Amino acid sequence: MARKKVKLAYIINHSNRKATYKKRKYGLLKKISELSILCGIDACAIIYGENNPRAEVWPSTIGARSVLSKFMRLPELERRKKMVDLEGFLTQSIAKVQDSLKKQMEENQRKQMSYFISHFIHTGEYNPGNVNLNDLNDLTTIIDNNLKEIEGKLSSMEVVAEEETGNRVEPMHNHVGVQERETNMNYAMKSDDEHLPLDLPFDDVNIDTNGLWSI
Amino acid sequence: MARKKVKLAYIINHSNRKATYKKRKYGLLKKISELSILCGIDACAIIYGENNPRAEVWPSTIGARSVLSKFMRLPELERRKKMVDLEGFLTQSIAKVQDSLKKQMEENQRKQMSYFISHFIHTGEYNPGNVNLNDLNDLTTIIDNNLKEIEGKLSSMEVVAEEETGNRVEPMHNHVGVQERETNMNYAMKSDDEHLPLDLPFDDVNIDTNGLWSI
DNA sequence: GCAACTATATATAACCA
DNA sequence: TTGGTTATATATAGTTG
Repeated sequence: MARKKVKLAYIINHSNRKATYKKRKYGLLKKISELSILCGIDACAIIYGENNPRAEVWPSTIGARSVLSKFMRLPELERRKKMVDLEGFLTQSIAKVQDSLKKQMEENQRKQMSYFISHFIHTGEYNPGNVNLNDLNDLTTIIDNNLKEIEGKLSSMEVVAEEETGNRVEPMHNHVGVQERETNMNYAMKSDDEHLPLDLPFDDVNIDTNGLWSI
Repeated sequence: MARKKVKLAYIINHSNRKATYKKRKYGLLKKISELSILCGIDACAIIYGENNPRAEVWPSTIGARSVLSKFMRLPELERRKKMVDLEGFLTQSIAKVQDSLKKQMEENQRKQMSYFISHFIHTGEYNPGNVNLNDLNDLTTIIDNNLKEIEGKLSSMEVVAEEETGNRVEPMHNHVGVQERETNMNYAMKSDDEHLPLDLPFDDVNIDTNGLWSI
């Protein structure tokens, strides 16, 4: 702000709003980059401007996705009674962490898959009630990817139909239990300390949380 | 910066770095909130400080996840030749958009599931090769959720084992094709315009993209 | 380690070409 | 609209309890 202390409220005038947006977006990115560099922390920015349904991503889509993957996993960690040892999470090389996540994910997926298959085979119906759809929005991309892959594989693969199968699929009772333990295996206990939300609002900032947010 | 023009480089001294981090984090959040309010855009911040493996999230985990879900879907949209109509994407009520995403997701999942089931039934093996594991890191949370749900359902459900099943599951060839079309059905064509990465670096900022980033 | 306090560096609202 | 310029509001490095 300069020349006048602007009052913190939605700028009605379209031109002004756009101009301000542009200037401040630049300023914000600069600040973020400075913070990243000065303090050596990982950072990315995702900005949905007006009339721009596609977000602007910085420093790159790849970088942002890496960071966000880490975040998307957070709520679950919280739910698991904050058992993660952050020290390790941050200091281990990312590759290592991702590797272990990958392994765990494979395991989880295998088990989930087994259950669905079992359920499908036994009842003959696909039951989406088992899936929490609210948490699955971000799955869309992934599933689309998979469909692409599947499409590719199918075109180079003969699926031989068989009328029956002798395969027996076990229900998941103990698998789930085991999974529970394995999931936390690599982590040390960590005591609680609150961390969200940050202490807001600022001095004269009155935040309207109506609606979503981005950056 | 004040009292001295600080040189833009990692602050070696631990105390200084932490102090700077704290001050600047506050400043950054303030800036973000201002931008949100002044320009009416959705915004969230996710910050991984040093020694803090659990991100600080603003304005809330829920808000951030909503925003990020939108983002996580982006790369796919790009891949789909930028066919999204952003106007609609932003102006439609979030609920509406999420609803359609949800429907699409259900459909995708159903089809993917069908393929896996088919493959499993015919070959008797779970083939993780169909899944792109790099893109699936963010799945972990979701899968864990599902396992929780499954666990719950199982404890109140009797799975009756059957030795055989007459169910025939068709492979997915045309389903995939159909899905492809349906996915884009609700979107208008949109011409290209570049949007990432943003024009960086700033004047004297020399960004080291080695490693990941966050905020 | 932390808050408060400056002195300065930066960001940016209003203006204008 | 887009891009400078300038006057002012803010952010913050360094310093002090």
